[in-house]
Amino acid sequence: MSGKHNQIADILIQDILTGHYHLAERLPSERDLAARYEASRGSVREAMKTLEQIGLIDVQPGGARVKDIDEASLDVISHLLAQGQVPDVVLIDQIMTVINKLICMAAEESLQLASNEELDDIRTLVQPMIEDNLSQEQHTLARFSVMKAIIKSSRNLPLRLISRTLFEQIEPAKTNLHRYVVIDMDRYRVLARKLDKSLKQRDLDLMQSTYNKISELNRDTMLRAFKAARADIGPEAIS
Amino acid sequence: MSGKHNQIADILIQDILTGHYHLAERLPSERDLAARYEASRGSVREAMKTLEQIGLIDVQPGGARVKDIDEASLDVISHLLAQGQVPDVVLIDQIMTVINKLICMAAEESLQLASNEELDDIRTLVQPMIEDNLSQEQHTLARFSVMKAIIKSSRNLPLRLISRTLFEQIEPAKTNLHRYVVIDMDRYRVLARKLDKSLKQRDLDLMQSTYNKISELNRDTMLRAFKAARADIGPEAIS
DNA sequence: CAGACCGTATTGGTCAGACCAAGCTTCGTT
DNA sequence: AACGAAGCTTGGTCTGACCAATACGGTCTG
Repeated sequence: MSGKHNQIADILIQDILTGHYHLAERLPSERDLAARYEASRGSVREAMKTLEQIGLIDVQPGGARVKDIDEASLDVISHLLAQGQVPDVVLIDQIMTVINKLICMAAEESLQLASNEELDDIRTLVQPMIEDNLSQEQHTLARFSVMKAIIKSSRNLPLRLISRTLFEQIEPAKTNLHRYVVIDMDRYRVLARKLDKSLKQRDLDLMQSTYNKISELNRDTMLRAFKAARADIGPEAIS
Repeated sequence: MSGKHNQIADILIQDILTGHYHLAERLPSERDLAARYEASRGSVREAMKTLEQIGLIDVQPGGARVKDIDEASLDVISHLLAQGQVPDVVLIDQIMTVINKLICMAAEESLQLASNEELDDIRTLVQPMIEDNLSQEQHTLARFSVMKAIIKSSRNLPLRLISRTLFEQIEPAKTNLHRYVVIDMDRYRVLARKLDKSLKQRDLDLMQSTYNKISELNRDTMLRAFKAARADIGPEAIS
């Protein structure tokens, strides 16, 4: 991310997340930070505004104080994942778990309300995973396209916003791990067929059970990628 | 919300949400806005930063442009609900639907992993709804306390963050509607007993089915409150 | 010695005016 | 009509200043 206030914000975010400043501690004054990072107070103020809206700090006349991470916005997650050389497996797993449930919610709604055209659009996205011989990259892209399409077909605005935000949070970590991922296309193919069938017949039970299985498979794939990454880079523990 | 930049931000947010500026349209320049609202450019810049992080606008050298609401952050919701005299029923309903699913997720995890103390803490919060004769206000407070406690007992950080944010979004609308709410304590009492039992016996199925029923009841209560509010204030259609 | 009180230094909030580089407009050229 | 260059507008950053709210240290009091 370019721009001076973005750089400053990134530094401060990482400092807070790594515990450099601890809970309820006062950050240095805007003037001090400006001097330290050779920036104007205005730029520092913009950075502070960013931290404030991510929910990491609370800024009042008198000083800015570090908040509990449980009071933060969803946007912290990408920064949490950006720590260390390898992203946090547990956190990514949690995100995928939530996304899976949200997909099931969206599916429940879409299979009842969506038009045939909408469902056909999703089926079109599923097809490549059944018929084509995709590269790993293409396959990953295809899987995410399907998930996003299902979410997007929902009329539930909060659901769409949450899901989109979550996808954005994993994006950087995903590309980081990409080279370690090994995909079992055949197992995915079987599930893709079921998914297609459930879309065609508007079979909710089949769709949800299929997506739970896909979710399991995704999880396996990810865990193996993490193991590979750890083995490659070195066994660092990320608390 | 006090503070000049907050006021400016609120005005601009409402202007965008009500369609005063439409998609991809350029907002007036920071200098123009500063003149219009009798503020310095710095204050306007801070307001713009807010809008940018809510995801309503995209600001680049050349101008700030309105983005699609589907690209916004979860925080738009409170502003969406703040439009008009009566909040949007559909939207609140969608939020409650999502929260319900998230609670079921959290429950699934907690009943397996949480300590007896944690579960007992939640049961303590449920008790008043069974035994005590609560006022409407107290009852509402109690219901939300239980929901928040279940969520908080989850080890899933994204889930906690999402839920907390959602609760924050409804908060203002909740207090607005408060005077129109009529609560059927007896029906809640029955469900509260089942909830307590499910917590005591770590019975996931019972807990989830109970919470689905509670969710239904919440929904009924809310819909009636809306009807009352509409009848009271007048039949305005909010698109 | 502990705790309440008060004044001063510090901090964020706002303002004004200035410069630069990246977009946007407009107009002239081909 | 299509294209390109000049000029203008816009956001990004900087400097330096003033105000009001807060924090902090010292003082006074019990």
